[in-house]
Amino acid sequence: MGVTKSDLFTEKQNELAKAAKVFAHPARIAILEYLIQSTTCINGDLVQELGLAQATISQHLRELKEIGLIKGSIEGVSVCYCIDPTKWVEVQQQFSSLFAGFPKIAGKDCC
Amino acid sequence: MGVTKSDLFTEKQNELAKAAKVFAHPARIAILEYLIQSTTCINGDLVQELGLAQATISQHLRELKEIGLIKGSIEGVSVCYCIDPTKWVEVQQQFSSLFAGFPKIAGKDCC
DNA sequence: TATATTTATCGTAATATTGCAATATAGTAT
DNA sequence: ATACTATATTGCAATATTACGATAAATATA
Repeated sequence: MGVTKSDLFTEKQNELAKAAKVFAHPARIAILEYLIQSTTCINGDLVQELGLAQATISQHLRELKEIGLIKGSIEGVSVCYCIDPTKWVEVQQQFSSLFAGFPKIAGKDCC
Repeated sequence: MGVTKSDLFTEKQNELAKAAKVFAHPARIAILEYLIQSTTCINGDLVQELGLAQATISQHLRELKEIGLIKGSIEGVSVCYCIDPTKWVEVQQQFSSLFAGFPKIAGKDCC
């Protein structure tokens, strides 16, 4: 069938899964890391940085933009992309709330 | 083509993407949350908890097991699953290291 | 031994993702 | 207007993921 049964899960579960999906490709990780390390907002010379075709980069940027992790503004002929701090923190907290749920008590190994 | 060009990216980027992929499905989030909240290790009455078929649950469990986030030990006729604390913390740090990379300086909005 | 019970695996269908060439769109400059 | 540059979109092929029925494997119980 190939279609996720979203109605079986909570809103939070579906949202976290959707956020995780954006991180589930090394190109998008690389794009985010590039945006982090470059102080100025950066456009599609990601094509140079990563070895992917322009169309492919554009597609990854759209996925990042669709979930709201990055935003872009037209800067002359090119587009300036950057991380959206608000969404960034929001997603960060979604993840850390999941991770924090497991209390790593020493020797609590059950199997 | 549909195949990820892993060789274009760093080992760390590929690893984080692979970890994220495991979180990129609400059923696996739900399984992890169930394992977190249940103090005792739990087997496949996840079939009851989630509304998915037994074969589907088993498949999700395998993906979680393959990356090392959970481990299972045979307990009579059933299998006892639980979170692997070591891997859990490892993945947690992989994520938080990415998130921490972006310094949310007030008003640093560039676009 | 025969019979449940529990979990894993196989096979398959439906859908999603990845990647790119080709093309479209939009701004800039000549 | 024409040419150039940067980015987005479309269409398509290759591959991956999701889900489940059917079946296998392993253990317990009568």
